[in-house]
Amino acid sequence: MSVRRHIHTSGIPVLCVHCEARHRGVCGALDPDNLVGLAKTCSRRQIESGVELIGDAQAVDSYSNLLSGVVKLTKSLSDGRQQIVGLQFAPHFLGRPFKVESSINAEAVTAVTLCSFPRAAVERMMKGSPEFEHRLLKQTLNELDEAREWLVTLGRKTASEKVASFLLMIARNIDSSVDPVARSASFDLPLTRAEISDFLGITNETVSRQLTQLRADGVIRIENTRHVMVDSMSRLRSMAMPSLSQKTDSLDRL
Amino acid sequence: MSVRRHIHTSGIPVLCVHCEARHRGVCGALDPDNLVGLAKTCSRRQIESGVELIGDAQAVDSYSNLLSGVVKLTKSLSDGRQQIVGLQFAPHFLGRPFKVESSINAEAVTAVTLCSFPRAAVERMMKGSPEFEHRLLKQTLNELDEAREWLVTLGRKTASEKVASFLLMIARNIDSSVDPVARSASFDLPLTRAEISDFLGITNETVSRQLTQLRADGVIRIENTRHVMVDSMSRLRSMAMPSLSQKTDSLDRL
DNA sequence: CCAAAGCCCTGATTTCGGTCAATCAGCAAC
DNA sequence: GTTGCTGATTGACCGAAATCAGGGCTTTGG
Repeated sequence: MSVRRHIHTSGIPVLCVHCEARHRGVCGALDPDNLVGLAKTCSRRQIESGVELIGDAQAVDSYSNLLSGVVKLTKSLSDGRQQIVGLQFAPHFLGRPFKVESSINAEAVTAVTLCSFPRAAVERMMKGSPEFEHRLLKQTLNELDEAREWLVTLGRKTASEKVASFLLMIARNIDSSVDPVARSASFDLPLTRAEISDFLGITNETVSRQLTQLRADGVIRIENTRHVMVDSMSRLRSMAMPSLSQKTDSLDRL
Repeated sequence: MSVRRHIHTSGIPVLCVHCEARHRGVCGALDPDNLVGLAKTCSRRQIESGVELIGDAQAVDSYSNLLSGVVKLTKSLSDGRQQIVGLQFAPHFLGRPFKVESSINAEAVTAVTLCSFPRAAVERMMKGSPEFEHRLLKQTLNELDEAREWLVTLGRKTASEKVASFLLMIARNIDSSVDPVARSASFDLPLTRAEISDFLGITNETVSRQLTQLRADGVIRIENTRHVMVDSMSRLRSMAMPSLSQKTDSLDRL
């Protein structure tokens, strides 16, 4: 149908022409033919904050590109304790290849736009296009690096260092001024205090206290509990206690 | 030379014939031709406990298959705090593709056998053999799953749960009786108390206390500080507080 | 309007695990 | 033998963060 016929830009489906996933995501690996094939099976969806993406019927059997918004991945213990094991920002490829059942839950923490594909279509694409799998490998290696960075944070940092590290990570990912060595930054927190605490392995009370402390120290200002303005990125960085190695790391992430 | 000529087993280099990496590791992805090509460039090395693998000159520019022994990956903060972010058992492919500088250190924690390749040879192999990259993707996804499992442990478990979880993980990986639902197990700890504490984000004193507690409870016995006999795997499992999801997970790991 | 529910902040108290310190066993060097 | 070193264990004490509790603000819905 229309997806296939509207070919003006050297054979790229209209849906994909301005899509971030084609520029910075996995779809960049695909040539126009593959893109057309995949685009035929895709469906764009708007999802509101708080909706489960994996584990409910709709998405368990599909892969998606995250086109906008933020998704959290969580794991839970049987007694209710919860840990956020990943935060994903656009454009990110969602879904766990080669595994039927995942012990991980995914939930939209902001309004989210997805471009979803049937499981089978993506797996065919992976078989057919080495470059596609190559991108996936790169993304997975980056996720692994990030997870290991958080292992250090969870295992060896104090509460205040954890909160500072968290703010830096958010700033890196959703501040409008993308400069990694900026002097100041400003962004909306995608997570509630309780979610931040589940990310950092502390309680929401402790998160609250540490944010208050940072405000008292003049490092940040907060408006409407969600909007954070970092007045001194350098002080925030020093509070996050970055290792020397971490410093080099943050520069070539992304 | 000899590697190329000694072809008796349908073209497989002698070095590789009985190699675990060909059976359960990434080399299984290679056909005889590729295997011969790679084997020409490889060098087997014995490395003793305590030796740095990455960061010193010898290995920074190479990839390796871990054929025997255990390797720890660590990250450090500038003030000396350290966190183990990965433990790798044979047969595992070591090395971080697509990145010149890694902020991670690797060190042999037991005697180790490596089969090392020049960086360029492996990267050529990755380009040429999609199946090779596929295996690498699978391994990386498994590592990511494990890292996320440890995020839960570090962020949300108590000291005793951490130690119990650690023992279970070690048992899974190096117990002779590979049965995942065994009633008992027995193995040598590859890590010192201090290293275990760096793995779990606690102090070595706490590790020691938790181990004595487990001994007092009759869950384990310890000989020579390194050899652990788990008398009741079920009690150990319940002390690790596995989530329901974790249980399904441990079964299809590997 | 008021009520109820979330989310956030703050204070008081408790506790788990960290810190500091002593002791001991094993082992290598002299 | 002694000395010294490293790793493990145990105890006494302390402190950072958890727990418990109260109260404020906003939103939703009667």
